[in-house]
Amino acid sequence: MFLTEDMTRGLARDGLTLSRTHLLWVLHQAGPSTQQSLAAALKVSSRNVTGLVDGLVETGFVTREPHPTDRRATLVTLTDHGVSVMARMQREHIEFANALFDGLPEFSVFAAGLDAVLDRLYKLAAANETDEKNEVSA
Amino acid sequence: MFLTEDMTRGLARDGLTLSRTHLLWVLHQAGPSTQQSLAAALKVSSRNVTGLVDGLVETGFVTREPHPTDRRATLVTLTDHGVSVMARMQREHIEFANALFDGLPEFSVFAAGLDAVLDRLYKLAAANETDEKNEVSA
DNA sequence: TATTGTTATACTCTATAACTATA
DNA sequence: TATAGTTATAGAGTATAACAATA
Repeated sequence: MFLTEDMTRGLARDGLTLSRTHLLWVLHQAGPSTQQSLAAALKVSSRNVTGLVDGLVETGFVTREPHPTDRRATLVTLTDHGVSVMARMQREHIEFANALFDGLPEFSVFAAGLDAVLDRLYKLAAANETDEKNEVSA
Repeated sequence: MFLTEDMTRGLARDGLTLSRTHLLWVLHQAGPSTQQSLAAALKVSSRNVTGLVDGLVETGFVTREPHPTDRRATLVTLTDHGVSVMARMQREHIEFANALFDGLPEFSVFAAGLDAVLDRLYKLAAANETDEKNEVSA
């Protein structure tokens, strides 16, 4: 759709999609969660969460653990891999997100504006990643 | 995904989705276009454009017209309805898009930032639409 | 040969509704 | 009865690959 292009390219590096990343993000903030609470947080149907979690289990980002007191529920939990990817993602984006809104260009239209914001966001993200790589290799 | 919720709600009023609106937007800017050029502008596959145009033809926003000189190609063209919806969309958003970036809050993280920007964008859009309705009924 | 758009196929994200197991 | 998560079904958006018509 509109703006996923650069975004998806970045996430694909980790084998992630936008929706799955959003779920991981919520999980990273909230800790182990039931699918119901994820559905509420993401504002999607519980059926949808089933599918997202299926995908994330397959790709090793989360596991389904039994809920300690409610045998109907499962606790979706980040794996070590999931934790480390989310930690890196947070680290990478915490800096440039603020820079994004310095000296913003003027926007005149809806769609163009949206694209421009996200363009900027992901160009900064890319620049940020490049910097980090340089630091590592330095 | 991430941020389509409020957006989709607004567009659904017109029987549109995000992707179809993006195509209409490009068409509104560029005038009648081949599907190839739309695919390039939207950065999606031509197969995808076929599907988007199919949907927009069904719902009366565009027509497929023969290309005057190349019989392989079609010219996707806005209907009167398509023109009027895009004109209104441009009118409604031209004002608030600038307001969006006055006094922006600080963003600390990637996902939260994205959500917050778009939250703000669509709240302003909603407020804008309410204002217009008030003007009409006044 | 190359290009335009289609059909064939497949995957992700999304939804509602019916169902199972549990509370 | 109500809730958590599943299966069943459906539709939109996306992709690649094979193909037909035309350039």
